[in-house]
Amino acid sequence: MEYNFNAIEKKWQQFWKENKTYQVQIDTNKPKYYVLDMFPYPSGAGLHVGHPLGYIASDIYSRYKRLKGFNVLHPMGYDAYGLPAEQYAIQTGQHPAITTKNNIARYREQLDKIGFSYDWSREVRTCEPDYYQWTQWAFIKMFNHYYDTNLQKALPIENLIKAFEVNGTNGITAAFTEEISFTAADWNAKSDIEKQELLMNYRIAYKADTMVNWCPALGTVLANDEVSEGVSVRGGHPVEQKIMSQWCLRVSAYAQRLLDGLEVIDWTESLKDSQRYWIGKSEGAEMKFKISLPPAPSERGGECLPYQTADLYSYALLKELSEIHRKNTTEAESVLWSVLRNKSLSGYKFRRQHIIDKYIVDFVCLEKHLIVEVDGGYHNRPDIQEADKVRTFILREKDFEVIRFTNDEVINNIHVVLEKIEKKLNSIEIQPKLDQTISPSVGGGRGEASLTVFTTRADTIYGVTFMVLAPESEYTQLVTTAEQKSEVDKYLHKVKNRTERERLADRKVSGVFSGSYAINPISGTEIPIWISDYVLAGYGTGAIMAVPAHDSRDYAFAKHFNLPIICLIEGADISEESLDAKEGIMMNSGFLNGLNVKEAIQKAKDYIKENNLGRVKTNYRLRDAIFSRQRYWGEPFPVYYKDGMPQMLDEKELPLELPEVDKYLPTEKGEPPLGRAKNWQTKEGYPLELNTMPGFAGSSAYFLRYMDPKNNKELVSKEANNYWKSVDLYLGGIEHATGHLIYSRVWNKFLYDIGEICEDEPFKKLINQGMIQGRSNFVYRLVLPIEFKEKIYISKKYYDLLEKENISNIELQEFQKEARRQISKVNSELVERLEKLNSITWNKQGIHVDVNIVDNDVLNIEEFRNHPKYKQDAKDAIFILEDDKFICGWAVEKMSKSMDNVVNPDDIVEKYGADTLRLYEMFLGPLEQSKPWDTNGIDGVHRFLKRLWSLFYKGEEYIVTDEDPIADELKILHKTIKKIEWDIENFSFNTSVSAFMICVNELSSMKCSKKAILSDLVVLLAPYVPHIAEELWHVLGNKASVCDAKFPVFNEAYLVESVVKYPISFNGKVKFTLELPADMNKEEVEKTALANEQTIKQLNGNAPKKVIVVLGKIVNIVL
RNA sequence: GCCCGGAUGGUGGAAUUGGUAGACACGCAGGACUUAAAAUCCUGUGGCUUCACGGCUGUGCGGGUUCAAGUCCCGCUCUGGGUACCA
Repeated sequence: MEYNFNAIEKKWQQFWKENKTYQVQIDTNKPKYYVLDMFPYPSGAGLHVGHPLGYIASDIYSRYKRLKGFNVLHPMGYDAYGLPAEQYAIQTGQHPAITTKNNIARYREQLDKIGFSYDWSREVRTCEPDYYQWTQWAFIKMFNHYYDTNLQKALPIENLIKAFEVNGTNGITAAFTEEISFTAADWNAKSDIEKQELLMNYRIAYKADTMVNWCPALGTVLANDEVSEGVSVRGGHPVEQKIMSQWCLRVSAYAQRLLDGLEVIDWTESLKDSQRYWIGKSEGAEMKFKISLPPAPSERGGECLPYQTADLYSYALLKELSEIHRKNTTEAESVLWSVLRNKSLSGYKFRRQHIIDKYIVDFVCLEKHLIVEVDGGYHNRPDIQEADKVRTFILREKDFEVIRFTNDEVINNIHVVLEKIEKKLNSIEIQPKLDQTISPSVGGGRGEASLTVFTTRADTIYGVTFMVLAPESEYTQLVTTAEQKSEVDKYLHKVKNRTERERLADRKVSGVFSGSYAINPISGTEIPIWISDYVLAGYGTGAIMAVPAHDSRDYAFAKHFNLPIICLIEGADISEESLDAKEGIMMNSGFLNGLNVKEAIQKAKDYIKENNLGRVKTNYRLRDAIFSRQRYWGEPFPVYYKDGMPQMLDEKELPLELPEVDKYLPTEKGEPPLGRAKNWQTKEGYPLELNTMPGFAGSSAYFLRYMDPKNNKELVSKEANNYWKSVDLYLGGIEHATGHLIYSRVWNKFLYDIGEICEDEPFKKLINQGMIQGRSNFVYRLVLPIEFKEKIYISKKYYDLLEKENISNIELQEFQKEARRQISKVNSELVERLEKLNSITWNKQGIHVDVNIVDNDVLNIEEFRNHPKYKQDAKDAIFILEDDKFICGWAVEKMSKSMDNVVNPDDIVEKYGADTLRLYEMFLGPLEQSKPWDTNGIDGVHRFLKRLWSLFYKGEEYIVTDEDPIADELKILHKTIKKIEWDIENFSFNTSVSAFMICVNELSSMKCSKKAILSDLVVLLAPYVPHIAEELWHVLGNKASVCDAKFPVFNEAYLVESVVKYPISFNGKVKFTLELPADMNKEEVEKTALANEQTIKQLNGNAPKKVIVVLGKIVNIVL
C-alpha cells in the first residue's frame, strides 16, 4: 500500500462530515474548553499559505483537548462587512453581498481541504441579519445606559434622569463628554428636546460633534486604530481632521477596568503593554492658574474683540469659505442684506456670513446677539434638520438667539420678516456679559479669570517659568492682547493650515507669546502665557505649566525663546538637556525642598487639595470610539430621527435590514450611500439613520454568538453562556492589539454590566501567531545596449560575482569565457556582436519571478519561457547556467501578488496533502515568531509521513504485529508522549514535529511495527495530522474516530535509565564522556572519573583544584 | 525619541531550571539500488588546522558573575514590530 494522501484525506473529510464528528453540544458531564480563531475577512484573493498558520495551531490544540476529555467548542465564521467588497462594488456595480458570498465560498473550500475540526453548524457571518440584529440590539442597550464612575458599571439612563429630576447634576457620578452642571429646577424646566440633548452627554452610545479622522478618498471617517501615520491603514489614503456629528461609544469610561482586567488575563506582556500604552493612564493634578487678563475691549475702544466671535480654531478653516459665500449670495440673502445693511433696521448693525464658534451664520447683529438665518429647501432634509438643531443649540450656548426664515418668506414677504426681526431685536435684553465665548470653567469676571492645567509633576511647580496653550484652546482668544493679536493670528493661521502629517514631520519649535501673564498659585510668581502647537487641545486641559528644567519639550521651547529655566533637582546638570526622570532630591522648591521626587509629588498634590488650588485627577489617553461610517456595506443603525433628535427603534423591529441602493456612492447632496435607499424610513415615516456601523461593530461580540448561534430570542442563552462562559484560548494576529481587542473587551464588559453574560473578560488566554512572510525569487538579466534584441539571463553565481566590489580581472575573464561558451552554443553570431562592443559594463537587473516555477531556487526554464507574465522577454532568451542549472536569487518580503511570491495552500495540498501542509506550517518555527515561507523544507516533512506509513506497510504487506513491546520501544514512545504533551501545553509545535521525526526514525531503525506502540503513536499524531492518523487508526482495527480516542498516559517508569553518560569536562570544556551506573553516588562518580586514564592524561601530573559532580548531569574538573 | 521582541552553520531552526551548542529538517557532497531516472536507503557536513589521532576556535560586539554562560548581569551594534509632542 502506498501512502495515497489524496484519497485518504478525501475519504476521511467525507467521513467526518457524514458523522458530524465536529459538532458539539452542551454536555455538563464534561469540562468545556473554548478555542477561538480570530475570524477572517473573506478577501477576494483567497487564502495564502500564511493565513492557516494560526488555524492549524488552534486546531491541534482543540483536538488535543478533546483527546484529553474536554468538550471543545471550536467554531469559525466570517467578518463579512468591510471596505474591499464595497470598493469593488463601486468599481463594478456588483453587490457587495454577492462578492462576499463568493469569497466566503472560496474560503470555505480552501479551509475544508486542510481538515480543520470546526463545528461549521455554528458559523456566523457579520453581514447576516440574524447575526447583526444583535449588534444593533447591543447598540440600543448602549444608548439606553450611562456609565457610573463610582460603581464602575453601566446603569440604565432612567436612573440618571431620576437623579436629575431630584438633584440636578449635584452628586452625579456619570462619565460624560463635557462637564456641565445644572439644578433639578433647570432640568425640570427644560423641553423634551433639550433634555435629550443633555442626556447625549452621558449615554454610552451617543452622538456628538467630534474631531474625526476624515478620509476623503474612502469618503468616510475612520477610528484611531484605522489610521497610521496620517494615512488610512486600508489603502494608505491621506486622512484629515474634521469636525462632524458622529455616533460614538464611550469606551473611555471603561479605561480603568480595561487596565485592571489586564492583570487577570493570560496574554503576552508585550500585548498587554500595547494596551496599557494605548489606554495611557496618567495620575496627576489639575491646578488653577489665575490670569491677569488684557483690558476689556470697551476700555480699549472696542477695536476688534467684539467681532471675534469665531472659535479661533475654526476661524482659519472657515474664513475663506465665508468670503466665497459673500460673493455667491442667494437671491433671498441679497434681498435681506439690502435692507439689513447700513444700520437701516432701527440703527442695528448687521454683518453677513460671519463666523461664530465653528459656524458661518448668514446674518448677525452682534450688539443684540441675534442671528438671522435664511434657509433653502435643502433644510427640509432630515440630516440637515438635525444638524441645524445642533447648530442652534451650540449657538444658544454661546448666548446667541437664532431666528430662521425660508427663502420664500424673504422673497415674498420681506416686510413680515423685517417686522419679526425688529420685534426680536427690541425684545432682547443683553446682559453686560463678558467672556461669552469662553467656557464656563473660566472663573470670575474679566481681570481675574483662571486657567486650569493638568500635570503629573505637581512637585515641579516652583520650576514653572511659563505656560503654554494649545492653539485650538478656547482660552487662546481670551489671553491674547491687542498688541499681540496680529502675531497670534498669524501663528494660528500657520498651524491650522498644516496637516497632521506636516506637524508630525516638522518637530521644530514654534510658538507665540499671547501678551498675558498667569500667577503661579503656589510661588506667586508671574509667568508669561505662550501659545504653541506642541500642546494638544485634546489631552488634559489643553494648557500646560511649563517646567523647562524637567521636561524636554518645555526645555526645547525655553531655549528657543530664551525663557528662564529653574533647576529643581540637586546636582542635576541642565545645561544641555532637561532631566525628565522622576528621581532626585528637590531644591529651589519652598516647602518641597529636601524631599525626593516621589514624596514631593504626593506632598504637592496634598497641598493643592488642602488649599483648594485644584484637584487630584487621573487622565487617560484612550478616546471614545467613533462609531459612524459613511459607507454602505455595514450594519445599519437601529436609529430614526424625530424632530431632528435621534431615537432608537423598538427591539421588536430588529433586525433593521440593510436596504438596496442603486449605487454604492454618496448622493449628490453628499449624504452617505444609504441616502439612495428608497423608503428608508420607519413605518410612521420618520427618516432612518444614513450612516452605518464600523468594522469593529460586528467583531466585538461574535465569540458570544458562537455559543448559541441560532437563538432568535437572545444574543446568547443563559444556559449556553453559563456553560461555555468565555474563550479559553484565542489565537490571532498582533495587529488587533489596540482595535478589536480593546473594543471587544469593552463590548463584553458592557454586556456583563447589564447582566446579559456571566464573565467580565472575553479572552482568558491569547496567543499571537507570527506573520508568514514571503520568500521571493529573482532572475537576473544583463542589461545590453539598446540595439541588442536578445535577452541574456545569468545564474546567481555570476550575478554575485559581478556584484562583487573588488572583482578581479581573472574572475571577470573567466566569467566572460564561460558566457561566451554558453552563448555560442545557442547563438554564435551574438557572441561576435557582443565582442565588437568596446566595453561591456555588465549592468544587470533583478526581476521577481513567480516562486511557483522555482524549485529549491532552481528555475524551471521551460515554464519560465512559456509563463504568460515573462514570455515576452523570456521566450527566446539565453540562460547562462552554473552546473547546468539556473539558480535564482532570493529575499524575504511581504507575501503579495506584486512580489510574485504567493504560495497557495491548495497547491501544497494537491502536491503533498493537507497533513504535510499542517505539519510543515508547524515545523517552520515558533508559532509566535514571524518567518518566511520557504517551500524548500517541505520534502523532509512529507518523507516523515511516508516513513510513518512504512511502519505499517512494507510494500503491499501490512506488517503490524501484536507482539509485546520491549523496554527500548516503550522508552521511545513515552519519551515522545512526554515531549508532545509538554509541547502542546506550551504551544511549541515546531519542536513536537522534530520529536515525532525522532520517534519514527528510531522505531524504523528498530524495525518496530508493534500495535501497542503504534496505537499510541497514532493518537499522539492525530491532532497534527488528522487524516493519516484516522486512516491508520482504522487500519489498526478501530471503528470509531481517532478524535474520540484517549490521549496516551505518560509513564515515567519507562524512562528510567540504568546508566548515565557523564560528560567529563575540564574547566568547563567537555573532553570525553563516561558511562556510569545511574545509582552511583557523588563520591564514587568523582573517584571513577579521576581514576580514568583520559583524566590522568588531561591532568598531566597536576592535582585538580576542585571537582564538581552534578549527579546525573556532568562532571567538571578544575585545573 | 519611547515601549516590546529578535540576532545561533549555506537555510529553517533546537538546546524547557545555567550543565556535552548546532537536535530535527532542508540543502550540499559521496555511496548503495537501477539499463537509466524518480523514489528509497546509507555515510559525511559550523570554521580553521592535521595524512591521521587530535588541537584550536565558535551562539551580533565589548566587559562581568560562575567550577560551568547561547541562557544571568552591565554597556553597545544591528534588526523587526508598536507608538508618537500624552504634560
